[in-house]
Amino acid sequence: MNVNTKLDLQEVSQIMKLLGDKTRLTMMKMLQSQDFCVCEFVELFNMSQPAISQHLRKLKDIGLVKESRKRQWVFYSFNRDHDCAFLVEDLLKHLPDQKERLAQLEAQGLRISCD
Amino acid sequence: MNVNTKLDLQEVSQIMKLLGDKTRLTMMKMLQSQDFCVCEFVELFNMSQPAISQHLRKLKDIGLVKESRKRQWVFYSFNRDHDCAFLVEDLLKHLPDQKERLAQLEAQGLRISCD
DNA sequence: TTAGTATATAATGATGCACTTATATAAGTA
DNA sequence: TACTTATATAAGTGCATCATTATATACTAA
Repeated sequence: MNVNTKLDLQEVSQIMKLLGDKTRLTMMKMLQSQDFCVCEFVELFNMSQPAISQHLRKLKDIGLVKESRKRQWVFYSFNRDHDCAFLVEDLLKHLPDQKERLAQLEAQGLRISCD
Repeated sequence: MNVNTKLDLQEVSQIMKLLGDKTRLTMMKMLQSQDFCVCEFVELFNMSQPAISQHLRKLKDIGLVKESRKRQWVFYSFNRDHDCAFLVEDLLKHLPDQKERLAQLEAQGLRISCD
């Protein structure tokens, strides 16, 4: 056994359920490397803005992401303080990075930067 | 980045969806340390036999478990040949072992051994 | 203030999922 | 053979989930 602190099975299964959706799993993979605002996700996923907001809401409700408003945008970030953050990060490491998606955003001039 | 071979995101999300159910997640945790037959699971989870069979069917369909008939029983085992086996195993390591469940089975004299 | 942009919430509909009960199949035993 | 035990499959039901459209809220800029 190489892990000492054990997580709650119920909580882990809830997180797995959230990551069982392709859109949310992709979002988390992207958020692992940088923050994104809602409108960027709306451009990247072929889906309505409310659908995106609802996915982010679920991730936020369970604590996997944090939100912060910057000017007119709401940015979401990976919450590394979550109990299960390391578990989720390990899992995401096995997934292909989503560089093409980011490149696509930039190509369309839709990347939002807020400095 | 500490992982070289990347898994298919679609496939991983399907597996996460399956593990998003508490019963199946517990089953996988238990199967990580030893094989179980259907009737043992039926005793341990407060659930009908068809419900248990259906959960095991889903795990089998996606390839996470294998089945083998031994005399009148069907035993299920963790399939370590699956693409995502190492990912799933890593994940399960974070969960509390289910020793009490096994102890409960043995206390009731319901543990099946097939040698 | 008014208009425009970004996001969230509400209501709704279609589909999926996890159980149930009833029944079928398969193996073991008398 | 008939009976029992173990498991799988089928059909049905209630509830959850994921999308949609419509609308509300929040912020920015003119």
